[in-house]
Amino acid sequence: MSDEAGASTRERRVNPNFITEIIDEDLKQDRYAKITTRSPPEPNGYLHIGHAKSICLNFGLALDYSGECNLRFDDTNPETESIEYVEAAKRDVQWLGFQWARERYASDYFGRLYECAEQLIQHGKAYVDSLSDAEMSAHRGTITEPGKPSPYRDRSVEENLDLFRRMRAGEFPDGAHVLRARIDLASRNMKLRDPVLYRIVHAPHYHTGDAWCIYPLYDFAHPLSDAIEGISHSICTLEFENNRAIYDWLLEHLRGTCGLPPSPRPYQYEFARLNLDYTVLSKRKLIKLVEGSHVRGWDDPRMPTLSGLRRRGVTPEAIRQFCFRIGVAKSNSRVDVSSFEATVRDDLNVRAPRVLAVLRPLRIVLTNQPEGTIEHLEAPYWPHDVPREGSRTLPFSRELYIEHDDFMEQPPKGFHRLSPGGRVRLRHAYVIRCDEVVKDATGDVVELRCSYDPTTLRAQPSDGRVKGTLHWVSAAHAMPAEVRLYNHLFTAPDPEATGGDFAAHLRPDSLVVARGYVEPSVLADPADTRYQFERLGYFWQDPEDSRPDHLVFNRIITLRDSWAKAAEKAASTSPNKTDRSASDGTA
RNA sequence: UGGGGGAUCGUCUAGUGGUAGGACGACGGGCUCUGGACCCGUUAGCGGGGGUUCGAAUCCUCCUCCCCCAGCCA
Repeated sequence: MSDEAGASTRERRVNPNFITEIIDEDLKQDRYAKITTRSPPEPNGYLHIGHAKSICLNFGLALDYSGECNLRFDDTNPETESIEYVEAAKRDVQWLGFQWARERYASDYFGRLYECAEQLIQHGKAYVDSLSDAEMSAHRGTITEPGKPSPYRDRSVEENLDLFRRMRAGEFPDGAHVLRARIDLASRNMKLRDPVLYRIVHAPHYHTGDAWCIYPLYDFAHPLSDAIEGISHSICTLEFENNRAIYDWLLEHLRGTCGLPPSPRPYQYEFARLNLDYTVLSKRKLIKLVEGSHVRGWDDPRMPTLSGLRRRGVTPEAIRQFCFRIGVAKSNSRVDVSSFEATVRDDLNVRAPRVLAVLRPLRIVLTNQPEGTIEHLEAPYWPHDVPREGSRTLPFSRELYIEHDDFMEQPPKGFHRLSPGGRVRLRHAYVIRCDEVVKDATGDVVELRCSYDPTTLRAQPSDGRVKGTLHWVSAAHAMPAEVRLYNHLFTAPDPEATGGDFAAHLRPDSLVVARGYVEPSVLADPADTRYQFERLGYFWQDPEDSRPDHLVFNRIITLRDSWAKAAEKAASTSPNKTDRSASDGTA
């Protein structure tokens, strides 16, 4: 296998895409000695699965090309940012499995950035404007009309310098003046109509304290920080495409000055951010979910945040694999949630031992099992197709619980489970027959009286095969557990599309709490073990709330359920067949 | 209306003048002490019209549709 200067063709972290093509070419042309990227974004919210796409890209590229990725926070807005978000982001990046070369903050460079600003003023490339917010907006023009120059646009270098220094010294209130680049008020690119570089904000910064009362804007800080750090490929999302013109303008005017290397200079590239079905991925909306108490916090397992997914039980490997699968391109896209779920299942299938748990218990009594007898049945943790070893024993006794849904008095065609007079296999145990249905005063089924066939352990009954296999637990031995069943947070695939309040699409039953039972063997396992509860899905103990004397399990993801799907389809198609033909006729 | 981007199976994504491929989904079948997993098969796409070429998703041209831009947010 030839391997040239580019990434190894084996075990890439990042699927080849338009950015890797650029890197391949840059390396081939010797434009950079090594590639250097940076991540993540502004510390004004928790990182989510969309950020994971960017993190996997930036860190993955560094790994694939033997380069480096810096952890850099563009912390230029002290009013919305906080150390809490910084710490959460660091935790999340590490959890995802990445190591940064350097930890950096735009605020590390405030001194240098200020120097750059003065440099621009000296060269007549920036000026202090004293228009109000509204006036400046009015002067900016529209997409079809050019902007008008501010009356302050032609202040002398001396006056600009004086004003700017006094801005820094704290002589003016918020909003009194700003520093703007002098570029082109008639530019077809609105971003180039003399963008604001610095504003006055009398607010302490979590990192620099009270040292500054003027703060650079992202457009100013971002390219210069990249240059200072020697970033080669500065990757961001599509909405910054127009901002690239400022990025280039600043670097072309400042490279080689104020300690910025003359070359090589960084370049910005933009890719499409991730959109995922049945959730929202914007910090503003995620904050609304938290502040509106629609969820229990940033780490609520229904949240698409990395802390939420972590608490839910999704592994970092699954998230990385998902980011690898979806790829990187420039067209706006929306990924099927089924794609994410399939990745999570693939990951868990080979790492989760199988155990038995019952979510909605229905008591069954084995009438031919003497009271007080307990059998210990050997049960492997892994199915035949997962090549791993290990087993535990299951206590088997006269009184058991099975899943309420696994019994029907009048079963539909194709129902392989239990019904009156019917037989079924108990997983890792015996075949039983339902002899009698016990109901309460309201007619609800409360107990089944069954008999078991002692000849059927690891064997089919002599008089024919039994099709269904049910999960079960021993009533006297099972551990009670609170089981939290999560569903999509929203009922609409794109909650933001319909306009109006996205919260109107919140799914009322996105969390359902069940009181069930888990086989006792789980108490001997590490608390962070991820299980498959057979026939139900993948689960693990909630890392915050679960205790040995009060087990709390989170459902990470259901199993695929082709029976439920078929049943749902049968229910929705057959009854309105007549309605449908009738309406066809009248239409 | 100006500028900047983008359009390939239902969804995401390869393809860079030479048989449109993969993943997810859907559908059908096999296997199974999980209606899981796995295996096999099927379905299904180049936004539209012209042109260049032996040959076009790819090059040219006209058009259509979608996204972004008028924060002292990022």
